[in-house]
Amino acid sequence: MDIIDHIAAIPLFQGLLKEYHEDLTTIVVDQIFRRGQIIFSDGDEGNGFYVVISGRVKIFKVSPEGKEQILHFFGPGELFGEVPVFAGEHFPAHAESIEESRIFFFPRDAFIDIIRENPSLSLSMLAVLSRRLRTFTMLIEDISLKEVPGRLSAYLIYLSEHKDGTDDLILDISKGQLASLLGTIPETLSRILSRMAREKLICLDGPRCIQILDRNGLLELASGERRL
Amino acid sequence: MDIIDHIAAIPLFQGLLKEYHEDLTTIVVDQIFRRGQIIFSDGDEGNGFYVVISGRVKIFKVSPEGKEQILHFFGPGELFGEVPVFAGEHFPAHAESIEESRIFFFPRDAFIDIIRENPSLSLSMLAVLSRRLRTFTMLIEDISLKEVPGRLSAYLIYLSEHKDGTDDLILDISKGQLASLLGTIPETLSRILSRMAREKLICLDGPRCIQILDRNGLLELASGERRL
DNA sequence: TCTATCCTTTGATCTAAGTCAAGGTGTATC
DNA sequence: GATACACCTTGACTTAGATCAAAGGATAGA
Repeated sequence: MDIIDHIAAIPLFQGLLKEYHEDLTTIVVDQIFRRGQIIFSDGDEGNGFYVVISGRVKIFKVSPEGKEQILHFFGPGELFGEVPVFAGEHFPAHAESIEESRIFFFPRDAFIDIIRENPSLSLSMLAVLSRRLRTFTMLIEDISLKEVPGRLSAYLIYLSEHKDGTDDLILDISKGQLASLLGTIPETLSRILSRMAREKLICLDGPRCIQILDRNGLLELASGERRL
Repeated sequence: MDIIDHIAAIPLFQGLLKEYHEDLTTIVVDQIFRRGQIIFSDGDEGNGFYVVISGRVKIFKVSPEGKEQILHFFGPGELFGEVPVFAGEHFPAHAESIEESRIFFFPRDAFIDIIRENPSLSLSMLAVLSRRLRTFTMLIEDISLKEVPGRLSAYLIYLSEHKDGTDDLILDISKGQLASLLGTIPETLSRILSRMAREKLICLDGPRCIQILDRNGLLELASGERRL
């Protein structure tokens, strides 16, 4: 598969004329990152943005004591690292490839030129950023206003509705990473999972498998109507 | 002062030709909200965005138990409620006028038409959203990875650098609202303020006045090098 | 000035969740 | 199959911060 095909397959660039896809091939930087490799660090200067072609990337913050808060996971077709492109300054968080990943990098200036000529591209970009704001709003709400069981329930419901489409969930990340996404630590997550299993809300079958037994119960936990 | 002058003074619309300012006057809805009045609620359908002309607005989430997390305060010249314009769906949070405010509302469709013809406007909008993402990233980091004294210190430093420009700070919000912005409650904030005063980091002079005595100490608290 | 209301502070108590430490389980490697 | 290592779980303990309750202050309207 050619570079231009990958570019044409990126949702952000749908609706862009082929000639612009061709322009993009001339500016793109095609990179492979190994598992665990840092793509950029919090505070680095950013002069372009990234798109995941294959693999997976996590965006996160780290406290001085080493606690990690994951902000996003991004997979194929998703972009990241765009904040400094439009707002200037530095990356506001770290990006790490959590598996072997192919990443396209688009340098800022050439991209801005293309956006100037393509209102549809800027509207797509505005949509991407707006969705991200929505996600962040939910994350802040979760961390600040819900307890860990509520956040976990919300995540399980989300998984079953948007990913697996069934009540038998396969976690695509380790429990340690899930803890960090939920703003807690593995020990706490582990305890809450077993409490939820004891209460017959879920059933833990094997390492990364969770079965939802009582979807309503989870919804009540997530909304705060009920406590564990 | 005429509506068009207010529009020309909005930072987002700088760099836009006068004819577009005139177009905007034909679509704008000029509204006054009293102190405490709700502008929109979490979940409402949004078909336009708002700009503060005068007064002040808070954007916030509420938990089922009534605890509030403030996401932003916006003052003159700043826009809010733009997420549904580009991402569709509903407002992700509540907006309330915390003092008598004059607000301009710009309906979605007419605005999108103007953006299509004005790359500079879309770049400005992208910059606004990107800055907002950066703010959210910092808020998530604060709530998730710092303790309350660290968040408070960061806020005081921010105030002294971006608002007052001196070590004698005048809070422009009540302490209760500040607590909610920091993701805590008034009692906790009050205790921490007095502890910081006891440690000679700050001096509390009168209701909304705080004097910074030890800026370095605050910076250490904010970065987590030091604990209260 | 008096009174009602709101905001703030302080104290006593409780609890969710973090820390520390020790095992356990699974998977990959030699 | 045995060794290693990363991941996960469980237990005992600690703690930041929330909750509950009550009392000061400030502010504004009558």
